[in-house]
Amino acid sequence: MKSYIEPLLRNALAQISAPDDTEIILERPKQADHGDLSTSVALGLARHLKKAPRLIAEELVAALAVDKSDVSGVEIAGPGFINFRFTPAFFQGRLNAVQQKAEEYGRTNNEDGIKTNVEYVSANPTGPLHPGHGRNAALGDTIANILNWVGHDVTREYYFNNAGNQMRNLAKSIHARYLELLGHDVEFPEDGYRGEYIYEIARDVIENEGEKYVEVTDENIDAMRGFGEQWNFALIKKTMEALGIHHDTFFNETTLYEEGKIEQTITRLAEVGRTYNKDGALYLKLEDLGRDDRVIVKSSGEPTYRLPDIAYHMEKLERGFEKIIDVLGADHIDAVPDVTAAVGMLGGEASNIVPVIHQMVSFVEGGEQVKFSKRSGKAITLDELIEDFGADVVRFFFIMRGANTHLEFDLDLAREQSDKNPVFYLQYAHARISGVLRHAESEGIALNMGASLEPLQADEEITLIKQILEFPEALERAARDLEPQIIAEYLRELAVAFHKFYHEHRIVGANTDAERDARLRLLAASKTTFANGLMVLGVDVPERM
RNA sequence: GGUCUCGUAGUUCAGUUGGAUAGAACGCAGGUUUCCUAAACCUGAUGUCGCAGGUUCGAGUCCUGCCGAGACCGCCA
Repeated sequence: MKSYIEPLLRNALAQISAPDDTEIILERPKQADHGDLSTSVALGLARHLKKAPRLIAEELVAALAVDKSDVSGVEIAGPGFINFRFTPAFFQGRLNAVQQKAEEYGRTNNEDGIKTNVEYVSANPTGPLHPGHGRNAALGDTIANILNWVGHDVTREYYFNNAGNQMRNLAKSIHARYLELLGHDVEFPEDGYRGEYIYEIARDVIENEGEKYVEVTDENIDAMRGFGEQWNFALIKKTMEALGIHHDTFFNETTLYEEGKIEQTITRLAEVGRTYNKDGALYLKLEDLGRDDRVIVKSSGEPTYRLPDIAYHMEKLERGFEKIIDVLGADHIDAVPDVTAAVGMLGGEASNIVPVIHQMVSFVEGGEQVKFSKRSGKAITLDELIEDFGADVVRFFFIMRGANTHLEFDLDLAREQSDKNPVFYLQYAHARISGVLRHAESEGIALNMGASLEPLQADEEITLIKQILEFPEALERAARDLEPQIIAEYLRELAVAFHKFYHEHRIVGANTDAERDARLRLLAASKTTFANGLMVLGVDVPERM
């Protein structure tokens, strides 16, 4: 609809000598009796043209070259809105195009070929993924899907560090449990990982390697680090697999050291005069940007996490990515400006780095908040969440709210009322359609793609078609805002439109064959749209429920 | 003390780069099926859009201040 009206409007604007860069905002009015599409351009131009908005609207409408067979009405309303109404024939024609595209329907190529890197999950292999990682995983993967659908060439990346303090801690913890299981008297590290899984890793080591690591030496502890990394990564990948998540690249922070990128970053930052030494540590100068200077190399000689972060982002730019998306929890919010600032200092295009910050998830059970902590030991893992609710529910719950709001995940609600779950509502619509199509087939009625769509005239039918036609726009909006929730909301509206149509109209038992065949085609187009939308969200597309 | 995010119905949340009479789900009260999937549909009640100013033809949306909730602010990541 928008793509149809916009050029016409642009043309009309030129005729009444409005500025070329006039912004055209077209939107679907909230009120149905305001038409199918509405624009407020006349209101916006009022000041510039020094004319009453209604007068401008009248001139615009007069200059508008609309085809009567497509547009049934153009009205000026209120303070100067222009409302458009389309004919059923227009919608029917558009529906034809949907069906030709089939499983490609919704894909656009406005941003074709943009090389984009989406980094998400990126948990260090210190333990199983916890539920909080779930939001990051679901958001990142869905954003990657959305960008792919609008034409980006997407690489899904997982960044990890298997050499830092956290991993040293893990190694010590495993070693302590290892000794404990072998009957030695040991003191558990104070800030060690107390989860049950540490015992499992230690048991594995005993089973496979025996007692050869009992001595407390750096080598033995280091060996534990390796076992832990392997064990944890196997588990993490299994969890992501369960959510349907696959990364293209696992990027180990260590390679930045091995390839000299860390040294290079230090050197180059020094060259542009952005570092200084103080108390034996190397600082990054940020004060002129209104931020505190930060240590990037400790007096011990070890870099802080900010340095590899900077090097890593430079490295991504060097790999040729035009857009770099980091999906991060709100706890990382403070580091982002430092990293982008440093990238800018090094001549990188900082504006190509787009952080998607999501707020934390709180879990509620029995009306009480449940706190998850890897160290407390009493932690529910993401795996358990998936087992309890299924991957579809977990994925959907994590993306059905805006990324930037605090998400409350009610465990009781998700568990007890799973049949009222919003994701089932969408899946049910698809399953219902599949059921009807199966029924039609069993009655010997084939879907006739050549059938005329003209019988589709009822309100419920037109509303459903309109909703189907908005899918590409929903994807574009979701891509622009990097907000999966827009797709979830879109599909919910599509489901409402479908269920209302279904409730009001018989398909197989329609009054005439022409009506029946047209509705079957509408059904097929609905099915395509649901299937494609659910695929974008990464949830199952069930043929029956 | 500083930075960031959020505050919309009883609850959880939408609200499309500022637009017309602020929506949905859950919950609550009632109704719809001899008929293609009732995991559905329909009807009803519910609002100081945190508070106060400002910007303008117009503000839930933008700006400022205040209040409240959360995250961060380390030579941890």
